[in-house]
Amino acid sequence: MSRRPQTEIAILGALSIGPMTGYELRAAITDVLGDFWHESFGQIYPTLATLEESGSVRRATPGRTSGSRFEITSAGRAVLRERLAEPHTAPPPRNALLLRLFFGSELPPGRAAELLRAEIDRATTALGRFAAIRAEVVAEPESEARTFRSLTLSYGEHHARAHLTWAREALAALPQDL
Amino acid sequence: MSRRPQTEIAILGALSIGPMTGYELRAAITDVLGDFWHESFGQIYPTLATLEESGSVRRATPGRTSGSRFEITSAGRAVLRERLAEPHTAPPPRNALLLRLFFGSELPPGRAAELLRAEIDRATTALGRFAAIRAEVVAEPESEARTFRSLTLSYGEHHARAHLTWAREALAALPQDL
DNA sequence: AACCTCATGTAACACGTTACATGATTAT
DNA sequence: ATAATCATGTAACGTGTTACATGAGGTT
Repeated sequence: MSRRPQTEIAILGALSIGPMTGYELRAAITDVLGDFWHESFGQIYPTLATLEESGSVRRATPGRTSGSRFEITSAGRAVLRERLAEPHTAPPPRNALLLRLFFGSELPPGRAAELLRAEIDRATTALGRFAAIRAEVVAEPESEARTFRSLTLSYGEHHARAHLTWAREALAALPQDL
Repeated sequence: MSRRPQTEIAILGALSIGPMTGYELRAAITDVLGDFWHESFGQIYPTLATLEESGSVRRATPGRTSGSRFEITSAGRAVLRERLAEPHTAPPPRNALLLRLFFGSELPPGRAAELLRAEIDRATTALGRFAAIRAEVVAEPESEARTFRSLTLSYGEHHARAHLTWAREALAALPQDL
């Protein structure tokens, strides 16, 4: 066991597109991977330091300390490929929404319906965002990268639609007095 | 901020069904909530101690130290209702599968397809399990508890179906040489 | 001068897993 | 008796968040 932190994969992956500062890295991860991945500054900066020490990344503009972009080295690319090929283990499930709904009888009246309506909103918003991204992706020239980007987007679309359908059905199935 | 740990909700919720030892608690949570919740012994025992101290649970057979079942007190029921009504915050997303697929161009040939086939298996297995549970739920007499159990089961069914469809589509969309 | 955004970092904490140690009960 | 299972607990560690502190650079 004891796998290295996945943050390294996300950072090396992002830097494989182009050099970035820690700050830009976080923005890029939020923008591009935000629907299925997240990193905080508290993870990014220490991890960048580790990766620099191990030679996986280097400063593209070595002089400055503030605002210097990091670029991935060829050793770093090798590490990225290794780490991506490692088996992933899904963390044990902890779905706070379902936990609340399972014990829904203990919820104040109307609360379950409220939770479901919030989910409908969230899913609807997500579907709108996905539609915009889909339009972008369709316009891109065909490439391997586009294939994989489309594939992850498709994941979001399928799950968001399922979520929306579920929440609507569930809301309809709830008796009035709950 | 600084919400109390969700483990308390899961334990109080489980004990609201009936008294259990820590060991039985873990089995019950795994069996009944296992598709969307998880607790380890390392969480259960310390939390039980905390809950006992705060008067939310008490030992049903006070004499013994080993094998004594815990039961929820009326104070504990009040805590459960409060905690269930609290807003839940979804943890930031960290989907290791999608992270790998997004950077799929860096994966060894065939690895992406392998990942997708594994997902198809997982989703298929899950759907089988859900079908068995569905049969049980349908046979139960109508009750509030059944309504909510059905609702969480339905979540699993919708998402597993979506997952399966997605993985099949994605596999079909992958060029042969990836 | 004040302010915003870019930028970097650390310290404290929360949460959870895993591995280990230990003992009681029950079945063979 | 011995093995399996039931049962309880702790210690070490990993991973991640949040809040805070600090400062550079450019804009109004």
